[in-house]
Amino acid sequence: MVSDGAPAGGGEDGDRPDGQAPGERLSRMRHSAAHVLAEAVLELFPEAKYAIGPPIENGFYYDFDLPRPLTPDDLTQLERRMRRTVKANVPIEGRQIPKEEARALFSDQPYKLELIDEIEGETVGHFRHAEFDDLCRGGHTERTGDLGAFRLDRVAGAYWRGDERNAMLQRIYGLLFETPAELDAYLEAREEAERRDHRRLGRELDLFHLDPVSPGAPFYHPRGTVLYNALVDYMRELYVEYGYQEVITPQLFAADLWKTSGHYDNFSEDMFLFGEEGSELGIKPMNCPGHCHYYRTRLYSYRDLPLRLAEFSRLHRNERSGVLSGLTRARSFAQDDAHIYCTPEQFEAEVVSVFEMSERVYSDLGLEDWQIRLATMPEEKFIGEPEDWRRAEALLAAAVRGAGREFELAPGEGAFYGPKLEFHLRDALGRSWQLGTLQVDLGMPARFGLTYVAADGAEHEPVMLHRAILGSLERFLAIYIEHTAGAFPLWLAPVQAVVIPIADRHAAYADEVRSQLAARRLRAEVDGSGNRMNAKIREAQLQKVPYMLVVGDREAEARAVSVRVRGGGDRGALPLDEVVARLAEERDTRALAGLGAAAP
RNA sequence: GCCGGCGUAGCUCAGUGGCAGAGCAGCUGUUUCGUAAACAGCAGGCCGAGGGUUCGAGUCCCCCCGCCGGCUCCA
Repeated sequence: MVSDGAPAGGGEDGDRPDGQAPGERLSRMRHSAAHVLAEAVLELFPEAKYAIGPPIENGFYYDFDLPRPLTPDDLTQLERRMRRTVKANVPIEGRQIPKEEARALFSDQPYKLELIDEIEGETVGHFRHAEFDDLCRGGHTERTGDLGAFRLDRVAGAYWRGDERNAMLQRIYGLLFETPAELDAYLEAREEAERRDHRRLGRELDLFHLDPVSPGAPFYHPRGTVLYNALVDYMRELYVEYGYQEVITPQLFAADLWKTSGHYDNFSEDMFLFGEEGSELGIKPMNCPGHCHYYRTRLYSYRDLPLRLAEFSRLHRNERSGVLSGLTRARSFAQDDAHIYCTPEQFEAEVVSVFEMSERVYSDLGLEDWQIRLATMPEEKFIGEPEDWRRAEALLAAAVRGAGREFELAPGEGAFYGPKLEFHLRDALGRSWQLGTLQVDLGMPARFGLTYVAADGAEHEPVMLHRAILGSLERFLAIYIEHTAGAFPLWLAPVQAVVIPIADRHAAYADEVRSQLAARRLRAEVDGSGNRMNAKIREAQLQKVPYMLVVGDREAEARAVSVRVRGGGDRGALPLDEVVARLAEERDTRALAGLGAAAP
């Protein structure tokens, strides 16, 4: 239902059922619904311990410690009880009470007591409706009747306070919108997302599959490999333009290298390490240490910088089993990775150049809606000095502003080696994803002893940047497949045209059409099945092939093809030469839509 | 890793203790067709792996693996 027929990135009405920060009123409704849910749970399980229940995007949740796992039937019954409370429409009353009173009120509620102890000041918020009491800072509707349209959605495990050393609680998620129409729209959008799920389309379009023989590592099928390589080739073209040099460095390094880089101490949980002490090896989870090691193979003048090293090697990270998820979270992946070594004077220009290149890439791919986040020093695992972090963070912030853009702050979310900018893109379904990143490295140049000789004749340490624009190719493909619903622009489509002979006697001409296309490096196939034309067209449509070229008696006679555009219908017969030229042109300009048609 | 759910043909799914099924896809034959599914026939299974209960297990129990949704983490 979410059409990608509109020009990419445009035509949004800004009124999405998801993705937007909930308004104040909506937030109150969601928060109150959480209280009403907790009341229902306590009715059903008087011995339940309740923890916290905030409003969230699309709804609300509440965490409970319960005597048994919840079932779908429980949710139905809880929802029924909630609706009873809505119907009763009782007031929700809030006030401040002394901590002592609160401790008495929640004397058998350990999670609430823990929260009371941590709240500053002498009083805490207390909210009550009917017989239900909660510890709460407020933000509620006046009465329980004003909860809009809601539905209990699912149960999931969640650690108390998000810390895995704590008890695992049961979290009940609910959906809530102001009107039933908005709730329905959200549910419909979710169904559309399921239809577009990259794992499903990966199978349907024969792009890739994930296999238990290597969890988290994709098998790219021939068509998926074409897509993957088309993206890499595209980035390579830009590398020529933007002055990057591609390298290929080893997959496997001695533990010494990981100790030098800091990965051994800060990232080893996520690494595949093996071998005896003294001859221990690690498969690379990132390219940076290899690039730093390469840097040391010669001496650099300031005139040699910036040095921009790119690499598409496959990387491996030993992700915890529970977090793998299709291509968005894989153990084996590749990035459009590069490291830039420059002088402090060149820093800002390099950041701006990365911005320009990113804008170009996202725009070529039809992804126009993106934001920047600045992720700062983590609280625990980091290397270097805090003042260096602050300085680097300020430089990044200044560079963003210098490029005329805004950013959102993400405190404590930096990499262990430095602060980073993250590029977040919104897809056709309104969901936000992190793709690219630009990171300052505060540790590695010193750890590897990297230097260059400056104009003053002395050795200085270069500034090191990490950057990726697509991020991981795997994650990018997942997002892009879902964004386009598999209807890729011609330049990326694994099969760019299917030639459809109407009857067997047209096979020879069909093959000639295919050869003509192939001669211009256009990826075309002939549908030589015994199916009727209608079935061949249906098959090509389902495979999201951009062009269907129908050939029968008339076309063979006139050296023409009848063009059908994916999403655009029958365009009538055109001379073969002209069609070949127009398709090649559409590919070379990386057009997002073809032959004047709306995008698929 | 933790909590919950799920694993039956290539795909989507029926099958709640008694002979493993359907649709689509595949193969063969007939049809040679003008813009989203021609017709007929055939074949297709370690019911995720291992162990147990039972006269008998796809079905019940245990354990492992994988997947899905969360938590946590992250490209």
